[in-house]
Amino acid sequence: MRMGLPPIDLQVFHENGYTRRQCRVTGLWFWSSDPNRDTCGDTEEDEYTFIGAPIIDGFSQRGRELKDAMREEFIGFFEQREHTRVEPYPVLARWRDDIHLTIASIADFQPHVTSGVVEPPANPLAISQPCIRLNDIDAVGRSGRHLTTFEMMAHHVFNRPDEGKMYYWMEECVKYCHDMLCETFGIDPVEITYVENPWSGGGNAGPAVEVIVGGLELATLVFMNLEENEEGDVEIKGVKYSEMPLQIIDTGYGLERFCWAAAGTPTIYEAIYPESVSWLKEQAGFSAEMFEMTQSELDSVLGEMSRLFGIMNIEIGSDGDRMREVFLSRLGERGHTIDSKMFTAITEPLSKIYAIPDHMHALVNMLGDGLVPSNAKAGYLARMIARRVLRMRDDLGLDVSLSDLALHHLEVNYSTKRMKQTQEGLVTILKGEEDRYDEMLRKGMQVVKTAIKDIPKEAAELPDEILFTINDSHGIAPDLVMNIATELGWENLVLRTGFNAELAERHAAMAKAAAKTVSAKSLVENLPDLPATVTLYYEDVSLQNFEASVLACLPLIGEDLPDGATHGIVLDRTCFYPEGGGQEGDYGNLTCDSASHSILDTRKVGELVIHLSSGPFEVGDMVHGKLDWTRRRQLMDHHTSVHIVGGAARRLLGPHIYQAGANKSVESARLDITHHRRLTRSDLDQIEALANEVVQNVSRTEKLILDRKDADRKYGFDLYQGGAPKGSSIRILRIADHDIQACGGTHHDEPGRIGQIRIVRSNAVQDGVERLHIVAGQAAMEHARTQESLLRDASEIFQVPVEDLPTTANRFFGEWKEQRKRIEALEAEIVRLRTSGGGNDLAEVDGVRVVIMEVDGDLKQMTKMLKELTLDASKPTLAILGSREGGGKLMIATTEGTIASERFNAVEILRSISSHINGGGGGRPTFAQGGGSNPDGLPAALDAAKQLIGA
RNA sequence: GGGCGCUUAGCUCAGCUGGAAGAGCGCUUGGUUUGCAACCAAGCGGCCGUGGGUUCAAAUCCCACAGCGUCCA
Repeated sequence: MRMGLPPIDLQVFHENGYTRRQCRVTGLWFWSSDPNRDTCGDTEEDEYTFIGAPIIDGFSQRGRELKDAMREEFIGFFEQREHTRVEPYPVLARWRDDIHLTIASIADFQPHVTSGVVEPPANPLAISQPCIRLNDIDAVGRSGRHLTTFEMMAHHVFNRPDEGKMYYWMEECVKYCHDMLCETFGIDPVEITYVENPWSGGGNAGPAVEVIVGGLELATLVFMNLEENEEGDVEIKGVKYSEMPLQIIDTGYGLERFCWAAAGTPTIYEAIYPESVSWLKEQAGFSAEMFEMTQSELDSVLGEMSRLFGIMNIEIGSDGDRMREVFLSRLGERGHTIDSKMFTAITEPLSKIYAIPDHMHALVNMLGDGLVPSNAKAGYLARMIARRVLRMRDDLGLDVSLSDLALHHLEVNYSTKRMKQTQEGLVTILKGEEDRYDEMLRKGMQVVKTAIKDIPKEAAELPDEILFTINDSHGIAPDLVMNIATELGWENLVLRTGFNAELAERHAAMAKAAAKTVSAKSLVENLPDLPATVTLYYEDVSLQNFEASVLACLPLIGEDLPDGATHGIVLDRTCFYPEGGGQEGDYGNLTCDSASHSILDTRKVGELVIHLSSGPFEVGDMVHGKLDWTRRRQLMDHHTSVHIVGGAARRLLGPHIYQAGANKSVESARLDITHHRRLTRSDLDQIEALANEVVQNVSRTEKLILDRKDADRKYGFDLYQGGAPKGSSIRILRIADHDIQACGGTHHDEPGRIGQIRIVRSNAVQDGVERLHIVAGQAAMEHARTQESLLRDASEIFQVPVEDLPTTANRFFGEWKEQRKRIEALEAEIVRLRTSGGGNDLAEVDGVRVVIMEVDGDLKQMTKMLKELTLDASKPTLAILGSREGGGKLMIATTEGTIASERFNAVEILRSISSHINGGGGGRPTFAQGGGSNPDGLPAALDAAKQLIGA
């Protein structure tokens, strides 16, 4: 057993005069050629040395041009050394289902290349991969170096020593890095430290070297050669690892950091987004005069701040107040006396000016790849970024729209070459986002107003619950609530210190509680090791009968089974399609000499197809299988239709249309597509029309099996609409140029066999995702029949022809409303007549008019009668009404504010008499009502009332 | 995938410790005014999202569904 990893000791270090030592601050071991260096370079004591003094020579460009030049220099270096250039992948990691965004260059090759299943596109390779990471989004703009989106330049190697494929390892890797830094970029070797810092994550681990120059980490070189293994002989951080057959070099060089080191600007943002920063400063009126300084004074302060930023490790949740104090005192030591207020006045707007271009870059990256903003999943991340930008824009008081910002960004900072979305589409989507943001603010104002209306105006704090609820339910952040409340007149309100941190903690706790995963239940126990089932359904999709031998028969377990299914049958070959890719499993039956059983569903476990049978077979039985062809054919109709409809939607609505899910059953099919607004019936009609054109005009579908890396290269990642497939070869369905997708389902060879496609309706499954309900073939016919029968039934009820149904229904509804109104008016008239009469029901007790009578009507009518009787203050009245409706009702009221209400309590009277009708009730002292279940007791109840009050 | 919230007049929303459906804007009519804006008075306009349940009684409480919003994975 080895504890940890051995020291890294390379020829390249010795040749260049480097020696190994331990960092005084972090305790990490590092290599340096500077005899005086006793820190590793990335500590609280190491300032940035390149601010105002670039350590990379020869790059006078800024912004996009600087990035382009830097990227070319990097990739060119490796191209000259036998590396193949690989074009970057999208920032939306659609080939993976575990992450939404591409967070590193190695993510491009996970999981299939890194697990060894799929060959890399080239080996060794060099790439500059745009990445998005939102973990440190709060630090962006504040720290001077954090970005949400950046390019990770990298050279990757996938070695297979056991197969004799060893390209290069640590020695060569570090040498490449060192040569590039010193020769190509002209960095003084004394400035470079190589820090040994083992890496682990995601079940893998290995030695790693951090490359630090001028206080800035420029690159990390990871040598991934270990995988988690309980039997392993290497232990890192309490986890055991063993060496793995595939040994990967995973490097990461921060393109933007290289640019910054070459520019020497106060922050990274000025190096890569210079025009945007100055444009935004101008728009926001940010200038030295604001702070009563000269420009050079301000520049000097900002430069000093930047150098300090390098050692101020600004992370989420750090104590802002303490940080600020330390910061100000250090500034003071360097001759810049600034008070806390001035510091805030400078850094607050500046941090927003810096963050906006970064956020816009991330947003354009995401939307450019065809992402549609949403309230869930990856789309939510785009919305969150858009809203942060809008908020910062409002705080800065900028008079520009979100799409203005985007257009500026595209023009100045972006290379639109790689954009899949059109500029027009981008603008439309961003306008929609801004409208939605405005609406949220408008609603939020109302919500805040309602929530705090009972809080005293002089209150200093709001209850936590109010702030939590408003944030979580309405999207208004606590500090924005404070702004709104202050505007509304609650001027003493302040946000409790640390509240935002508590909010984040609360969310983290909630996420943790929700993180319990549901493990998939197995279908059978102890599945023996059998050869993969030979699948007959691809070769001939219309094959309905086959002969096979039984390899296994196992009792079925678990809950998710069809009624009557008892055994799982494994055959050597089958034409039964197992449930997968949204297509349901096949039904049918299996027969042998001694038995015949129904197959009630078909599923897949690993490489084995399991037939869910209504009874057992003997292992070794030769069986005849027969498919329920009507069902299969309908499933094929629906599955092929889904591809056709998806293609039609993409052609009509735009490149952002992506399949977010699909289901194909016998009755109908569902297709979820990403789109930024609700679809109208007219949209659906157009898609339906185009889909049916395809059905008629495309004579044959094309089915290909391609190697994964060829498929990726030839068709791109739009192939994986149905989710990321496993394995190295990929089955592809191509319907002319209309739709090309990776798909493991069964499809018609001739689209014409479908007959017709109808899009029945659509609904929103989440914001930004629309669900289309599709019927095709026979199901379309049946759907039409059902609809017609509904219409016939309805027209029979109204006794009108089907064509007249809408007008007739409209007329009936109108008349119903009119008549209801008339009834109400007539009831009111009856009330007037009943109550203005009097006679036997009238009595007088102590100067109070007493009315006791039995009436017809429900509580509503009785209420009106009581109103008539007791409203007139000049005639103090006690009214007791009873009705036999609904088990008996009683209502009692007195004229408010008169001797009637002083003398009598309606509730008490009600309580004492309601027993006669077996009931209860309640209300106010001047207005009580109740009911019971014995209408025949009503006269007795009224008599009891007369007795009680002495009438 | 999980949490929370909303759905009431044409529009924006109150009402939701169960007990007579409300406000503002808009609309109609009348008044005031040279006219407009404004103002005054009266009036019209509600399956209180749908379907169940609890209760003597539900806009109000409970459950399901639908539509919408929002926070977090």
